[in-house]
Amino acid sequence: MSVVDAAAGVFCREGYAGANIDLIAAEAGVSRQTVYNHHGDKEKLFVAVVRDLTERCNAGIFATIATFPDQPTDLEADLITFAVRMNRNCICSRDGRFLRKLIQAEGERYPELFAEWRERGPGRTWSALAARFARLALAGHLSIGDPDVAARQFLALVNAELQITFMLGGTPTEEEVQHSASNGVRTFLNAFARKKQPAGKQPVLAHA
Amino acid sequence: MSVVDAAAGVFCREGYAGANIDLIAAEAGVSRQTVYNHHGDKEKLFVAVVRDLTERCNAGIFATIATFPDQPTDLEADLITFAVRMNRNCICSRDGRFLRKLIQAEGERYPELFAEWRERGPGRTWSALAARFARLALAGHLSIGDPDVAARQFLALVNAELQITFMLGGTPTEEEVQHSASNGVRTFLNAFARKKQPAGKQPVLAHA
DNA sequence: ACAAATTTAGACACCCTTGTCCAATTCGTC
DNA sequence: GACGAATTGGACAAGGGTGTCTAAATTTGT
Repeated sequence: MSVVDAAAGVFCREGYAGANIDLIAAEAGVSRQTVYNHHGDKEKLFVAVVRDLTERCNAGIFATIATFPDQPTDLEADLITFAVRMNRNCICSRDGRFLRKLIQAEGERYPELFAEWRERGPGRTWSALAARFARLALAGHLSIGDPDVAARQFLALVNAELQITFMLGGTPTEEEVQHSASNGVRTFLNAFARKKQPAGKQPVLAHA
Repeated sequence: MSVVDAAAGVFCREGYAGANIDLIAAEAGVSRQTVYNHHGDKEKLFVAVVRDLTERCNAGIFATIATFPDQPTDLEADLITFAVRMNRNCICSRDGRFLRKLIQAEGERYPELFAEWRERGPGRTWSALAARFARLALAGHLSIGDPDVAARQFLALVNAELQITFMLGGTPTEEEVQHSASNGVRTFLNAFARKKQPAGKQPVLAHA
């Protein structure tokens, strides 16, 4: 296990102040001196950990967004699959949980570092997801007012049942992830699936 | 400012390990010895802080739930008002933000303490809210399958736009709270408002 | 006003952590 | 096998934090 990986675990478990370089070195299987040789000091190591987690998480999130069902066969099933993949691979993963906890615990102490995360992570994620939902709406599968709002609400809904587990640092079971995603997507589609409207008000849809 | 109030602030800002008794004493305006006289040691003080926050937050949440619109005149407007009150008074309040952060940061270190919080807080909150939604459904205002799921999704939706701000420890503006609540309630009602057709899965219109 | 209880400031021992230095050892590569 | 680079363990100083103690000052109750 690399030094930054071990450091990520210890920083998460103990907090920045409580993290102990000797323990990080021990968990990484190297001597303390090697930690200092590689990363300078505790603060630089912490920054390296956050950057590493941010980069890996973002990569995973964008890889997952690339699997968004642009041409769904069964919209509900496809969205559930997508939501489960997002939750399992990005939100519940080791990296995802660690990054979230570090941001919550130490975000205020490193404004520039976490501003960078915010803009490159959630900022782009939401935009990308909103674009996919907008496309689904344009293709006539959904009826969406503001795609950005819909994207945020989609993520909020499919995570609704996992909040408490996340709060306490736990990892939801596969069943919980499935359950939360299914319930979330069902409600999402109840809200945003194209509705039958009064005959005169039926919007004209582009056939593309 | 009391010792526990000062301690809550310092524990939140600095984390448990980073919190410094001298600083807590200074912020509370007492001597360090008085802190030790009152609370024994750092760990006991921390437990006292969490218990205090939990109790006050729970009281606030139940007081707010008591204002749930059981006989709505304008369901959308009434639910938005309720959601704003919940967010402003319980979720965004000093106590709410502090308790959330302490749970996230130190929850794993004190399992029994936070198990207690979980059962007395979110556990009862969700039940109480679910009961209110069930009553609204019975009165014909909503079409709800599982009231527990609806309650969790309601809370998730009205908070959807505030997540990032919470992550970084910030306090949303009144406008942001209003905006998030309005969007969340609109989607919630789109999903759960009583439909003409019998409750059930709505067919997704595939525009072939 | 007086006595008891509380609070205070300061000093103190003890422990832990960070970060540096260095000599010995191991590793990688030719 | 040999040589340079990296790693290791251990010692070390400096700093900071916890928790205790004590004598003086202050508040409180009567």
